Amino acid sequence: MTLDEAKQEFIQSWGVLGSSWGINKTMAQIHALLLIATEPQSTEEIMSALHISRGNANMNIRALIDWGIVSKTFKAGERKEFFIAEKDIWETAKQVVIERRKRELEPLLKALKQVNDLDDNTSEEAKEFKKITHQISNVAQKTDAMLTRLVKADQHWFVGSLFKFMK
Amino acid sequence: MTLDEAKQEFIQSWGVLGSSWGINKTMAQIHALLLIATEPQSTEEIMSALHISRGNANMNIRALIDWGIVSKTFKAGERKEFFIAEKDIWETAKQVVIERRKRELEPLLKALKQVNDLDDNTSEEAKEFKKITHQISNVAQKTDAMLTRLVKADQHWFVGSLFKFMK
DNA sequence: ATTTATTTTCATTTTTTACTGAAAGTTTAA
DNA sequence: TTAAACTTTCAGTAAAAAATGAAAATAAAT
Repeated sequence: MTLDEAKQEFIQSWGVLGSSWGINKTMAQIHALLLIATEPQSTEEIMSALHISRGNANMNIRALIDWGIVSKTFKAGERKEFFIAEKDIWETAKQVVIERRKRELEPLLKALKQVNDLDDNTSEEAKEFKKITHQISNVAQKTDAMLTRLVKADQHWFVGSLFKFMK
Repeated sequence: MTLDEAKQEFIQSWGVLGSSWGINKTMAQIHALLLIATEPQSTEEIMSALHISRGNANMNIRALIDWGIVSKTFKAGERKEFFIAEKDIWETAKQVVIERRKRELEPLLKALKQVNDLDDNTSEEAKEFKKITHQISNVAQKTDAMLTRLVKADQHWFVGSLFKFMK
């Protein structure tokens, strides 16, 4: 396998993985491209590498910046923007965890809280309902707490101690 | 808020959450419906509760069964199938972890392995590429190992010890 | 064996999501 | 201050995903 074939393969696989995580394919592919690029890439370069339009490139680059895993840079003498991905995968994973926690766990906890504010507290049905929603709240809160700590933790601590502990 | 409103709200929220995890809205809603149902539900009941067609109901019920978080039952004297969801949320979460690991992590590791089998081992570009893909393999393998243990672990051990440890 | 109840499949339609490209907006430099 | 270089927006279009409904398949009862 040549380097170019390998790069293509990697970009494709990253796109597929992204899709099953609610991240659109192009966004994941741009991320992959920037991960393996040796130089910061311009919008033009991204467009031609992935055969996508300017609008598409722009929107997805912005989204990656919003997620905090890609950033802008400039090159001396050049007027346009160039983009680079955070190359430390642990940092990237952490950032994704932070964002998803904010975007998903928080709204879920809010909805569960609202839903638990019931008039009916006596019927069998209401009891069953509260039992399940409480259980979910419980899991969600504990997951939330775990992620909060995980994200604050040092990467080496995580890979080292946690695994030793879990043996 | 009445019980019916709360149920509706819960089903909707679960649908939204599912969507951002690559699970289609209807599948998540059927799951929600079964989670809070006091009785096993028939296809008919699911169809009318969610205003969906027979085909749609059938396909998504099957998918939930495939994921191992919903199962079939029968009622005495009744000919048709009824469905129930696993009501222990930790069990459900575990099952989802098992399935996603199988469906996503395994293909990713396979793709990464393939991609690392490169002709070029000398160029700067090839080095950069291998560096990133190795890093990703590393994270993926460690995540894989962690999930494997997590899934084998007892729920009480997990919520108890892990959190104490993480303080 | 035939009818009836029930489940599954799948070609078609609908809905949702993603993408394009050109126009509008912005920034920089001469 | 205007023109060139570049970025952003967004209405329209294309592609992908999900849903429908009716027909085919299966299973159970008479």
